[in-house]
Amino acid sequence: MIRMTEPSKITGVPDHQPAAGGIAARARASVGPKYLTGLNPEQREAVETLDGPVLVLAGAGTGKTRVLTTRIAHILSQGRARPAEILSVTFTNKAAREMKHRLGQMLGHAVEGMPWLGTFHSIGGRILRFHAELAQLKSNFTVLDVDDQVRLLKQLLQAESIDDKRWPARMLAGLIDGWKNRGLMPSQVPSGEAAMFANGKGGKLYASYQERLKILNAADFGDLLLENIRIFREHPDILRQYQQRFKYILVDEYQDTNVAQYLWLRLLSQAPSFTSPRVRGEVASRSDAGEGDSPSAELVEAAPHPAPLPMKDGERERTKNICCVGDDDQSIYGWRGAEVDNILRFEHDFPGAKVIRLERNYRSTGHILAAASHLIAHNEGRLGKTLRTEDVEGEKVTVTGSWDSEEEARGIGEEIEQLQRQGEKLNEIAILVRASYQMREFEDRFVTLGLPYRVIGGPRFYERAEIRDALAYLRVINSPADDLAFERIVNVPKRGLGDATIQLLHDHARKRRIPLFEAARAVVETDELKPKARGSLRDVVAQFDRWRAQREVTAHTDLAQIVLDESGYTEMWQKDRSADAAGRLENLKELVRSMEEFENLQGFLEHISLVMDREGGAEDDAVSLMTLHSAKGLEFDNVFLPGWEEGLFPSQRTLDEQGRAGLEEERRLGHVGLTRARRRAMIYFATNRRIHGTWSTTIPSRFLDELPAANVEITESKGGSAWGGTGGYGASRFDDMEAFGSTYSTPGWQRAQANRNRGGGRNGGGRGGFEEEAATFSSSPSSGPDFGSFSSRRRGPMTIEGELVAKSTGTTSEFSLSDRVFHQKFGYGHVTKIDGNKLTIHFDKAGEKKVVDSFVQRA
DNA sequence: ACCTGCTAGGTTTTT
DNA sequence: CCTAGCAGGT
Repeated sequence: MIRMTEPSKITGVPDHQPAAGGIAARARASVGPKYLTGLNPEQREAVETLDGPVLVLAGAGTGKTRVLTTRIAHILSQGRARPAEILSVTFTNKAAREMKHRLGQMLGHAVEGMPWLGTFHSIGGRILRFHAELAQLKSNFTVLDVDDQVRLLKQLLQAESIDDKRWPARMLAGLIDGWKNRGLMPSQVPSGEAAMFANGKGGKLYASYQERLKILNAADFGDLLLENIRIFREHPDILRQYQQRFKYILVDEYQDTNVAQYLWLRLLSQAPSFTSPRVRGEVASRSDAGEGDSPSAELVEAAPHPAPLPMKDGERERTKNICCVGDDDQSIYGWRGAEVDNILRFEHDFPGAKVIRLERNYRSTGHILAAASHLIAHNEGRLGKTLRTEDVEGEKVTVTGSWDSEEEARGIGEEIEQLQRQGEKLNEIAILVRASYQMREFEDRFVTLGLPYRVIGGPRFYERAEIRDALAYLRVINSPADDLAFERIVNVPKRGLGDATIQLLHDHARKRRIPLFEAARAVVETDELKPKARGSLRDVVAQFDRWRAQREVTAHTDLAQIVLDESGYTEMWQKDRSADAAGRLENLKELVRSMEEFENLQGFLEHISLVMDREGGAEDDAVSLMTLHSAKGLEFDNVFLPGWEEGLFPSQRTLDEQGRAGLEEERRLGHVGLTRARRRAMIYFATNRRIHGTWSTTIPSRFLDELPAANVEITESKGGSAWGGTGGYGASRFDDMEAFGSTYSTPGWQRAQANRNRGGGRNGGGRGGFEEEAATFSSSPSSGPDFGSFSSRRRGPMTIEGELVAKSTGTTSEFSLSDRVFHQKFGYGHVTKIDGNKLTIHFDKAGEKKVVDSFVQRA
């Protein structure tokens, strides 16, 4: 269990001054403690500026993690704070682990004493457990994941007899999550929004959901922070306690923080003498100054105002030492509540802040960096950084057009094999896609090629059904009031306890206001159930009672094994003949094994939902396949970026929903993608892509137009000179592109360029060429022209997608069955099937192919 | 309790 | 087009 009082047993707290520490020594020259050596001047400044608020704008590959960890080392070795007095927050467990690891290398065992290094949620959860009673919880509360959340909401919707077809529980879960991300308690939700769901019942449902959570002794992810905020506000003494404790605050990925996280940080980072009233003042001024629709505005309006704490005379204002590290150009989570604004307004929010830019990139070659920088320069609303490298220019970024997505996958597959032949490690190759459905084509291709690959992302370990079932058993043992867990496993494995039984239990539980488990205990004493169900349920209750008794005398790992075996859960999967049963059993073993790291069941359960993440078998050499989002923070020698087409990337939906802000976020996504590459970045676009089953002709992404010509090379899908092609599809593919009429071939580019300069009437002309560097910098420092054409597009009746669809599928094909046709690549053939503009043609030589009608002519 | 057929919807994801 | 989730039947 975690103690409230901070342990002073921390080993290796360096209260000695390092050899060359001290201001004088630092001022003298670049001599210093050895952990400072090797830092560049900006990094060093970021490490050594300990007093006051600091914002470190750390571009991609500029040594952000190093700065954070070195800064902690510096604070410790300067004797400024003890490990337990440093609050260091990250977003992901992975990042937290990485920091712990690097700190461990730097400091040795001292890291064990960094109890406040973790994710926002794990730290928030930790604080909440200390003060659980103030949130009407017990300290062993359960953290619900999305699945539990949705099931709970479903029950609420049913109780309110709301049609969960029209108003899905998932949607409500999303709304509530959004409100919590913005720091809004049920009473603070703007009435307009609260009314949005289920004809005005949204707000009420949120409130009753919160009530239910308390009864279940449960909190969802959002509560871990929101309840902290509430406790801090309502109990200034508690807040002060934490403010005093945390001498230094470090925040990673600040650009990803949402409003709740911002408020949380803001509260904690105030000097102890200024407690919540001051914070609210700051927040209020922030929204006053800003736009009325600033998310924090309502919050201030609706926030309950406890009596301000009078400031004691003589208490001097202490500078708060908060250091936020982030990169506005890598903010890609706006859609889930991240407020880029937080980082953009840092200097305003933390007056007197020192802003340090890390612009020396140690990752990518010159061409890659130039391409990425030039692309991101099209964004307005950025703090502005210019990444530079001392690395070689390297290879240019390549842009390759393919006929369709299948060919794109084939081309990339061949390219990868080529790289492999050159001795590249597959582990150093990644394919970064915009949407996960793009992955499938690559998987198919790699399976046929026998190319090892791994998919990063996807369902987490603890989200797997078998893991959640196993956890549910343990949860019921740990917390008999955990109805959600009980309901989940009461009939898993099958025990003949169907809907009727569950309904009866629910009725009982509600009537007597007791948990389901207790209701079950009571019900088996009556004859309300059929003998079979009754006996079955009695066994379940008896089993849990036995397990709970055993808990006192059995190691938690053994107990888990016993539970899984005695419940018949293991057996259930052993008897299952489906293909993944073996894997599930393996996962269960892994779960039990992972419990060893924790002291007891309680400790395990506290952490499981927060810190358990899947670890891939990174040991094998394999190509990595993932979304651009999950690639953030990773790097590879070779990066493939397929699918750079309008509609897909930038995503049409984002554009429709978020407009200009959405476009900018998409562009940042592109920037993130490019900057993942150390030595080779290879962009692809396909001319045809199947969207929802129908083939559409696509146009290259506008982001391609925004790449600097000098750093980009247009290649063919295969056999470009750089890699000494082996022939094959390359040449003919290029022919297809020519047939299309305007492609990335140089003539096409020139044509499009000419069009565009003339005022570019038709949308098709948007398929331009690369910008010339000079032109961009002089004429449009912040992408004026691009937005001009973009907005005029949006003003018009047609979206990009819409127009294209209309153009290509709107009219029925002018071809009829068995027409004789000619195709540039495949030669002569006849039409065997017509599907809108998509023809299936049996070619004399090439066999059956699917082709878009505009690519063939009557023969 | 399981299976089958239908319909709706179809970015990104951590905790 | 494809698939996940649900209602309804057996």
